[in-house]
Amino acid sequence: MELYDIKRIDYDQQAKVMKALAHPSRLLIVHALMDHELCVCELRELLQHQNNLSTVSRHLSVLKNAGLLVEEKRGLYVYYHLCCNGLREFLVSMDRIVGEAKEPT
Amino acid sequence: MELYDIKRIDYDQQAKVMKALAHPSRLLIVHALMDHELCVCELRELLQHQNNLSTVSRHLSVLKNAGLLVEEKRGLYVYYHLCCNGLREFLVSMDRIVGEAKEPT
DNA sequence: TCTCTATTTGCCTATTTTGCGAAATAGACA
DNA sequence: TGTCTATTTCGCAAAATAGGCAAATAGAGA
Repeated sequence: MELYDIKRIDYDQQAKVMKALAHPSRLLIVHALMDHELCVCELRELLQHQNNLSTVSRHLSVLKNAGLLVEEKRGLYVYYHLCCNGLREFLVSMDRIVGEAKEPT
Repeated sequence: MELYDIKRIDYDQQAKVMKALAHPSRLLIVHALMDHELCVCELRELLQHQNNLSTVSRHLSVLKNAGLLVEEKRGLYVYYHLCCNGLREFLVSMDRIVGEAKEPT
């Protein structure tokens, strides 16, 4: 197994992306977008208790600024979808390890 | 492609793990630990500019509390290593998507 | 043009996170 | 036992983040 070159990685950039994902509502949003694009008001409905519109909008802009989402305005609505293919695979991998991560002793 | 069941996931738990990873120093730490365990003072040396010992120790406890690291005291030193196998694969997947995530327009 | 709807932004407050120095702890070894 | 070393915790101040209301914006459609 080759050594992992920790020097080559831009940890500030990576932290920005992780930070964008480090919130329950934003995690729900990206998971919902794994299947198909959704507009802001549809996403709002999914966020049952945290569904203040300005808050939802702000979460979306955090994800967009991290480069994870792309927006597209059509008619009255703004639709969001995941930015890239690798992201879907990444989310699946995240779901797996969060299950494995054990509580500390 | 089957639908992704967004209801089954514990987003609070997942956010906790993502939050633990959402810091440049902590990302460097977990990447360094992909190869082999390291003790606190070795990790400190890797964190060139953010190498205050109490800060490093705090970062380690954040990662440990998220269930990502395991500590083991041997002799004078405390050694840390990654908690689970899936984590390594997850980190590789993360490295890939962070590269792909595009800057917003 | 005006109006109506969907979405974003500004502003404020409350909470959390960060980083550091100093003090505390834990345990190895004489 | 006492001392020395590695590491963690405490307490604080600065910075970042979150959530909500109200106001602003953008653009569709009459």
